[in-house]
Amino acid sequence: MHIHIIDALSIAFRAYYAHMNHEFSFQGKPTSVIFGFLNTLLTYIQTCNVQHLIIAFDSGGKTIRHDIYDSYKQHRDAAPEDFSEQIHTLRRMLDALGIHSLSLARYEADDIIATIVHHAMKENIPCSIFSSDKDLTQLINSSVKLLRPLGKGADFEVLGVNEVKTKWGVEASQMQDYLALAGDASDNIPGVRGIGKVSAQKLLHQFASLKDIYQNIEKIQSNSIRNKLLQGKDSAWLSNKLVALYNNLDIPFTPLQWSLSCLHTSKAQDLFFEYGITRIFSTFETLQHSFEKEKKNKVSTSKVVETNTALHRSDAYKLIRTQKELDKWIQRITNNDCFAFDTETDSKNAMQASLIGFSIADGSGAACYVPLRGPQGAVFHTKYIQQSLEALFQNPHTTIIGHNIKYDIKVLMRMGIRYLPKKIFDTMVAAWLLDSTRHNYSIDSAAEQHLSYKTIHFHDLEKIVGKKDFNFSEVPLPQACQYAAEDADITYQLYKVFQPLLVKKELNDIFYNLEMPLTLLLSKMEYQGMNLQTGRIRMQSSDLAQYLHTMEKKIYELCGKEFNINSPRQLQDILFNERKLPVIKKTKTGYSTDIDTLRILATHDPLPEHILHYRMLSKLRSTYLEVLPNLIHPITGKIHTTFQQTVTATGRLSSTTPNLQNIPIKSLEGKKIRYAFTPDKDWVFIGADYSQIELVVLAHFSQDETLCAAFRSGQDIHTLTAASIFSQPLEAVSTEHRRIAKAINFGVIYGMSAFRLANELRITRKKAQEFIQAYFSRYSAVQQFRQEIIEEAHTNGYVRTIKGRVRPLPQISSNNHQVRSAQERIALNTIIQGSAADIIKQAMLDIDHILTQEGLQGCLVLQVHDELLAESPQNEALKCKTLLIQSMEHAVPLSVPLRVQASIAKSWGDLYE
DNA sequence: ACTAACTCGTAC
DNA sequence: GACGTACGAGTTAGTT
Repeated sequence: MHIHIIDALSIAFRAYYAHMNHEFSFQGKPTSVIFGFLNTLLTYIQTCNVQHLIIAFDSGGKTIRHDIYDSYKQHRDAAPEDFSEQIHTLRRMLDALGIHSLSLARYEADDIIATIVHHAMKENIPCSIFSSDKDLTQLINSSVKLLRPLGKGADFEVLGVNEVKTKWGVEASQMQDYLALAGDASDNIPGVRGIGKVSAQKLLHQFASLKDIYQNIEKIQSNSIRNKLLQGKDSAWLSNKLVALYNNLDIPFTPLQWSLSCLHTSKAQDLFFEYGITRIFSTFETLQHSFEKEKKNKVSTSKVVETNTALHRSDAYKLIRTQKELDKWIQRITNNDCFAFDTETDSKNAMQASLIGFSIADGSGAACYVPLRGPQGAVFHTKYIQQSLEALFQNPHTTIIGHNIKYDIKVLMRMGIRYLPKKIFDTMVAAWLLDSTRHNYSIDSAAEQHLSYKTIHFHDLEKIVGKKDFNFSEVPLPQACQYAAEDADITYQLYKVFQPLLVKKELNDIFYNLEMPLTLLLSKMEYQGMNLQTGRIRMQSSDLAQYLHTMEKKIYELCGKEFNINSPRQLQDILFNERKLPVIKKTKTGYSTDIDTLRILATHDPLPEHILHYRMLSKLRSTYLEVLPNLIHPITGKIHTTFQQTVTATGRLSSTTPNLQNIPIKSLEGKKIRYAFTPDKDWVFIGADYSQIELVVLAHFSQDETLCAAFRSGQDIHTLTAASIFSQPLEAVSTEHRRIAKAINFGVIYGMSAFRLANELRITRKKAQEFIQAYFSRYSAVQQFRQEIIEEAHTNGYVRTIKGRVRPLPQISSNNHQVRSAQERIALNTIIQGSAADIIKQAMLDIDHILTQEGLQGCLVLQVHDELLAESPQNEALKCKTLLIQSMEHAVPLSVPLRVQASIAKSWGDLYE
């Protein structure tokens, strides 16, 4: 690796002055700096074959050097306004491109550069600095070069150790003292009065440093120079201080992230076009493509190298082969207050996986792998492993660190391990909590992001085993140890990084008191599962298959030919070419045939109605009826969903295999599926759901009098909204008005636009705008709250929910109106949706806690955002129901009453009767 | 044969 | 030009 660091303002100023007398603007906005900088940047990247790039910016405003010397750089005029403006835009462009840049308040770009160089040298990574600033020469050494732009063209001058010596006659390491003596007019460094280049050079030839000079000042022969030095002593030391660079700034050193292979031009396109910078943009595009090609070509060769480098660490990872060795490790671990733990299994599905080995890391840098079986068969007796695992988890005060530890816990539960982790630290959840807007929280990507470390990927083991679908027990033990122990080791290291980060970002409370206990609870809920009456499902599916078949025939008959009804493309042809129906809206690739479109077309033609009906039933069959029976666990006979705790950006849970959070309820046919979900024999379901939790949260935050009063009255919220926006008494509200009010209430939660509301209600946009205005004039505090949130989002760059959960809004300051308003809507919605998620999560913990405390057998089985489903023996059901209501209503204190409705039934579907 | 993008529809 | 958050099925076009 070779890191290239660019001193942004040094390059930008050159561009500014170069084009000062030229007209350089687009639609009235000056662009000379942006254009010039990017142009230089591109040439630089291409001629120097730059792979890893970081751009350093001055923070602007007073710096730490002004504290030392108040006339520091005083002679320089303040940066002209059009310059600063362009720098701002430039930085946004770089961000959008995925080119990393850094700045730090009260420090200059030079200090950032010095810090990066400092880190890089520790890791033996060579650097090049691109800047015209002379101060930076002091950083030059055998692995650090300074590249200075020359003249008008794209030429650079490369300054290494030798070049500095010939040019200034001193060692690069002496440049700081050289400038302290000779001064630097361009930076207003005073130096020593009367000492210039020549004397400075002579002095530093004779003496090693400034300190050396003053300690041995009597050795200076020339009286005049000695006097000048004595007279200017203070000035010399001041200059020395001013020229000195700070190399210990608190900035991230993550060179892997600075790779240009992560360029993403698509995000930047709008911004570039906004400033008319099209030619440079297309050059970036070609650059991106070439990087992508290179990446692909590299994969096969580089992976081998990475694997090998990782294998060099083998001394730290211990393969455990005997009981004696394992006992020793357990002994040593049980005295720790925490350790990292990871399982190796034969399946991604925790409910089917069987344990093949496990690894432990205790933080000393050492880690071990305990194989239950390997290519040569069993290594340990299962009975002994069982005991060992129980010994590991016996102490309830030990924190078990894991990456996606819910998986490991479920495997342990299925093994019948009697002691399970009680205190946990899940590094995957921590990574998500710290930045919920990413999409990949795998241990591999976390290691790269937070530790700049490339792990052995599971995929890499294919080469070692020699086939694609292998069982982990087929991996030779030494390599299995490398892979497995590394995961535990990395997990521990991530813990070390995340622990202080959680404190710093004020996420400690939500992490330790909400998310971590929840991880344990979710393990239990998933393990518990739900019964599914497959007979009913299969019956419904086959009935539906038959019905769908007759519908198909009917549709073919109507169209005069057969086609694939499931293909939107083919349907488009029928509707818009053959039947000449009007196009309602377009998609990326053609004309839309979605539900709204078909409903409109149904007024012109009989076909769309049939398609609508067909689609609904076909959806039910393919997505639910044909899938659910296959997900029954062969041993438990139940459906075990997996809750994803680290997916949503708002803090909600999600659910997969199957997704039990989108089982139909609206249509009669769909609802039938819910009847097939049943509790165990002699047990019942208790369902409890919040009424309008999101609007309650909005009332709580906005303190809108009308809205709060509505919830205190306990009346139907949509009817009340209708009454206030249409200025009617409650009794006079028509169903039509209530429908409109309901749409507006939803709209508020999502940050509605008139356009969308008009679409939703099939009214003109003008009419929709009137409704919105009517709403906000009645609920003025809601509007004010929305405004406050947007301001908060702009100043912080993120928003927080009621429990302090963070949602970053990296694009909130975008100049692109669409991007910015999207972020503003997200800001509002996240506070509402995310706070609701916080509340129900807290309720779940409270419920689980009390159930255990009271010795009740009931347990939670499902969460659907604002609804909880519990299972209980019949005779405890009423107690359980009260418990659910109480805990849910009082999970988090709000200034507005939060109501819960609950019922008991023999199936999920029956709860809504 | 496998993948990724797209469209569509289900839930809250 | 899309009011928020998800998951997943099926089709189609592109790559191996």
